[in-house]
Amino acid sequence: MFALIDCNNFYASCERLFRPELVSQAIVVLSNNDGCVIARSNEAKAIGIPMGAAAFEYDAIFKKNNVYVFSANFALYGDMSKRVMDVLSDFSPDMEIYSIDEAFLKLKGYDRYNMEEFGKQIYQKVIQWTGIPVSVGIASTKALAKVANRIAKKYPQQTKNVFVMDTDVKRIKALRWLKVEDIWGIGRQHAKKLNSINIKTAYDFTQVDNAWIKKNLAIVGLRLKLDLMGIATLDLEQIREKKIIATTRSFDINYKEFHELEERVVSFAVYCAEKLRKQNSCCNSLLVYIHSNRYRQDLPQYSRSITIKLPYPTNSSIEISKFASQGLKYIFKAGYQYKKAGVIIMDFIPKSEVQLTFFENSNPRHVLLMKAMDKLNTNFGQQKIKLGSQDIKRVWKMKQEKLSPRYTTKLNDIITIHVN
DNA sequence: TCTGGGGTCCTAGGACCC
DNA sequence: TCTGGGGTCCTAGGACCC
Repeated sequence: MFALIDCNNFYASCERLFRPELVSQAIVVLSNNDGCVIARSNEAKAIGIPMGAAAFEYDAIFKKNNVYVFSANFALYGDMSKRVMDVLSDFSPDMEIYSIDEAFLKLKGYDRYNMEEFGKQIYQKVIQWTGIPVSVGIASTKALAKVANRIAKKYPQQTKNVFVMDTDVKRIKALRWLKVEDIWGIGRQHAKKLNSINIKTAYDFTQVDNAWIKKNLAIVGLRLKLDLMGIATLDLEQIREKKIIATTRSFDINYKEFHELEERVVSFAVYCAEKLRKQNSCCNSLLVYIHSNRYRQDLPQYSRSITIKLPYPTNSSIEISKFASQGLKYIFKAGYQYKKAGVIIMDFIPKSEVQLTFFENSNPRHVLLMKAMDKLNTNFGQQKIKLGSQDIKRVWKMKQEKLSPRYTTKLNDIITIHVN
């Protein structure tokens, strides 16, 4: 059996933790730059605020309904996530952290356990130790555990936040209930295709001909079908090193000048390089892209990317940002207003396996320099030491008008309790 | 005025090899 | 008139996830 534990409205629940007066209030959390809604409490969902809603378009609705609005506080969410995962790891030696708010547990050798009870223990311990409410779905495959979890979340009263799908009768009933577009792994395009051949429910999907699925949804779709039939084809994924590392941002204003964009791109490259050094790798290529504001159809649009093969593998901020800047020079076109840019690094090899090339190699002195930079930035705050081509005077800031304190990760932000 | 960010996997098709 | 066959590797683009 597999269990899927998913935190309920995770970011909204985190914001509530140290603000108990917000329990049962409508809460939304906004994306970077306070752009759009990325999390909603149940009360906010009930008002009809959709996922991804543009914040400025919903301002009036927020006000009218007394919705509490928060800027994304990833320091808080990341730390709370770690705590939840710590608790979950007690329940099985085989765990996959699937996302910031979800984990699969593999329950091998748990035959004698009462799964219903086991699920309730998980719920109980997580809420008691972290304050975060979760839903637990237990079934014979990962895809079915996802379905079970959805039922637990949808019917918290009846299920008491735990749903165990342990018979075929329950499986079929659940699949008949689940709309095809709500299946894990079926997105908008696939749902459209399936609807076009009159497939409406997850159960219908399990009846579709294998060849059709393979042709239209590829091998991934076929695995999914089998998993939903109770034939386990998806196993826990091991933690691996990342295959790409990206830093991309939308800007609060439109940039017109090359040097403005260059500063951003260099900084993005520096962030990427930092993350790369943390996983002890070097990269062999990078991609730079720029984009005008796609929502402003009244303005001329331009977007372009370039992939650069590096002459040698490196994880030096100086070198990576130099190549990123060269790439930008190549794709930049004057006369447009740029709203977004990004740097993505890829083709990693472990630092220890870097082969020297005949003609040009990463500057060996950078290794020590980067080590010193990383150490200083770790001890004295991120971005204390920057490259000269980065923004030195002005700390580039994104819009975060409703940021909550970093209750659990910053000493000054710890709550004060008054005891009478 | 204002619309997120960071990932994974798969496939088709082109370039190349002998 | 007429032009092979069997591969591998790489990349761009599309689909999905949270």
